[in-house]
Amino acid sequence: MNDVAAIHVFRAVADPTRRGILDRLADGASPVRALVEGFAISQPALSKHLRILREAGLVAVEKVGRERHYRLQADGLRAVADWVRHYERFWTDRLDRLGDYLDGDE
Amino acid sequence: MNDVAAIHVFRAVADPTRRGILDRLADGASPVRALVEGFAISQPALSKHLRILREAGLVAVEKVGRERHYRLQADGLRAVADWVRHYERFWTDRLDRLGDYLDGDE
DNA sequence: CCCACCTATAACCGATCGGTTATGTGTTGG
DNA sequence: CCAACACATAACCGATCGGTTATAGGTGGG
Repeated sequence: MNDVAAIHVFRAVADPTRRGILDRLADGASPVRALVEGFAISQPALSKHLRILREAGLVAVEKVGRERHYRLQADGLRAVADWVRHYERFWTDRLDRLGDYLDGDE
Repeated sequence: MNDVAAIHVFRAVADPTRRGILDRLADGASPVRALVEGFAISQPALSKHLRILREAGLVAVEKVGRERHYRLQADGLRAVADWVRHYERFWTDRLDRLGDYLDGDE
């Protein structure tokens, strides 16, 4: 749907804090208040990261009372998965050639 | 071996020009002179991108006469592939649920 | 030998990044 | 009703990014 988001996905996951946020959300949705505990940054800084992740289509928000519950939208990472898959042959090929001499793979 | 490089890999692939360079090198090694043709940037700009890709361990250089031949070192992308694989279950699970309880492990 | 070629680096520039503090906006409990 | 809470946004700051032009350094051909 939002194809423009895919353009921003690579930039979104380039930051280690944002990857940490995604990792945290992989365990389940969370309000901002709980999220900010896990990172040594201020709440506004976290909110800016969340905005970037939102605009990249990697997270979704749901208003619950006065909280905003963020949850992972991992299918936005398909753009990354599809991209990197093109290069997978470069190390699986090498593994195959190695397999000519050694019978086991990794 | 170079584990520090993995830290920089995500940032290296965040730039569309650098992903273009990797894509170009997937077709085979190339001197800088030939590479610069494919991009609407100056030669020094390209050299700076190549330095970043080098430091991320994604390309390797070989001196051939007065040229420097760059080739892809795609196994550096394993860090990205491994990272994104953790999230793959989020969309494969959803696909599985359409069928039955086919349980995929890691 | 030396000049032209190939590439890297230096120096600089505007834009963007990731952080801060201050403030605005909406919501809920007492 | 209103004060405190939860979060987003604004305004600002130094650092880094991605680009440029200028130049240095190494190599090979005439």
